[in-house]
Amino acid sequence: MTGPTTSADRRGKGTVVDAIVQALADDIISGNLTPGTKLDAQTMAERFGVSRTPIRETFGHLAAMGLLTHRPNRGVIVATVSSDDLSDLYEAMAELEAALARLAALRMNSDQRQTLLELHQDSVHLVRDGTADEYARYNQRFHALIFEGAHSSQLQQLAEATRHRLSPFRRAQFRLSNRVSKSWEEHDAIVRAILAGDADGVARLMRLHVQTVSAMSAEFVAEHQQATGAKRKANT
Amino acid sequence: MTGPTTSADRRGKGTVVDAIVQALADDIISGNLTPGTKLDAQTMAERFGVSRTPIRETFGHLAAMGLLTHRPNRGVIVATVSSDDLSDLYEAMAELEAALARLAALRMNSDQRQTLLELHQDSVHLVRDGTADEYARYNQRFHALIFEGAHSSQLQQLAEATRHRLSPFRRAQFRLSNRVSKSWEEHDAIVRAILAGDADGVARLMRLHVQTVSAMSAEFVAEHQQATGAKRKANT
DNA sequence: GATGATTTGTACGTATGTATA
DNA sequence: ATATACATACGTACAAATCAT
Repeated sequence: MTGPTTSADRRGKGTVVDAIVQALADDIISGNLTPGTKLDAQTMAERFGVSRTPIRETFGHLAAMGLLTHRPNRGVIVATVSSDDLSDLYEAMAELEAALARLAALRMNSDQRQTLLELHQDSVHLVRDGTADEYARYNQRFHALIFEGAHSSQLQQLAEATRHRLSPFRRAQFRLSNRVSKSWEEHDAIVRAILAGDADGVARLMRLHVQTVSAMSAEFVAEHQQATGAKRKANT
Repeated sequence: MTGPTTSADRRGKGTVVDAIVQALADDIISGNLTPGTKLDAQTMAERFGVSRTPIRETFGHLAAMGLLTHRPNRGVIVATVSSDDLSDLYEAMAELEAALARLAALRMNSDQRQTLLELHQDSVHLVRDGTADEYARYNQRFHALIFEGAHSSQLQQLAEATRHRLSPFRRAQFRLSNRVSKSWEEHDAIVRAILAGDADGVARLMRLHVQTVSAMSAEFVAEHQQATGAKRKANT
């Protein structure tokens, strides 16, 4: 009996592939899977109790997200992000966010300005009393509001994709010394510029803000280099 | 025997999926497949002499590239680019090119500046004597040189991907009235600003340049709507 | 290097869900 | 509202490429 009935309980929910994409993305982003590790479909299939077909599809999605690198006929490996790649990605992020902030200064409606201001002001207590996670959540919303305020969905999509790729590296920066209070001050200047409609000013401020994050990330990665293992030149 | 002989000639190259992705992307970009056309895996499988599995994967890649739209349980269709989407894409293009031009003004080395200047000056005769195709080729190289001069590979990749998506719409704009001479003048100002190292100035000029192209494209598309659009009823 | 083992890539079948007649 | 047709999602089978010996 080739019973394709598949023992997998069909949990009336979303697809198996999506669930595995999430799980593997988490593993990679959390650093649980170090860059360069080879993933083979067979093992993953067993680990998740499915066949190789959905695993292959999963690999495709993750490769499209830049988390895996696909080598024809040779399987996939966890993508290696060199420190050059990293600063390059941050530079793209800085320019994208600067462009979005500029547009936001020109286009945000009054509701959006109000919401941004409230979010930012309400967060002031996090600087002293909040956890790194709480601040990270506020930070996420802050940038998301600006993205939306730009009313430029293509640019927004590019920025979100880039932000997503960087998330593993941005993760822990708020644990650094007094990064939180500096970050909040930078946000403060950005909010003021947006409310004042100062398009060029806010672009400059946002670019600097992201560059600062980039430097913090690089510092953090350098400190934790032995853990990530990407210290060697690797390929390219 | 169900003849798994796989008639497909294995052209010692990469994977079948990659080849089909290329082929279909070309068909879509060249306008050979009109937006809204439904593609079903079965037919494509027959057309390319493969089974549905690689076709499925191909659809996934093309959807990720924005060339196909995936409607849950209703198959995929060639992505329809509404005129809103179009101006959105152009806006993203404008911001990306502006950012790259800004960086190019700051970072181009003297060889690159020299090459850009020569290309641009040598092209002056195309304004009066060249064909639209010749000018388009020069135009392509002009922008490519600026991309390279920015030394920012991630941003460059994003810009190239966006440029690629827009290519079907940018295609014929140089046939419009005196678009060529206006375009050349805009390029001229851009070259001067880059050579002068005027980062903010060139960003502004480039943004305006792409916005102009956007307006031309919209005009052209509006004029030719009957040709690209409803000529074939297709299946909807 | 050749050869067998491992693993990727592709073919194809079928159960289940979703839309449409 | 029911039936039919179709798309999706996943399984298994086998061919071809890579790798380890």
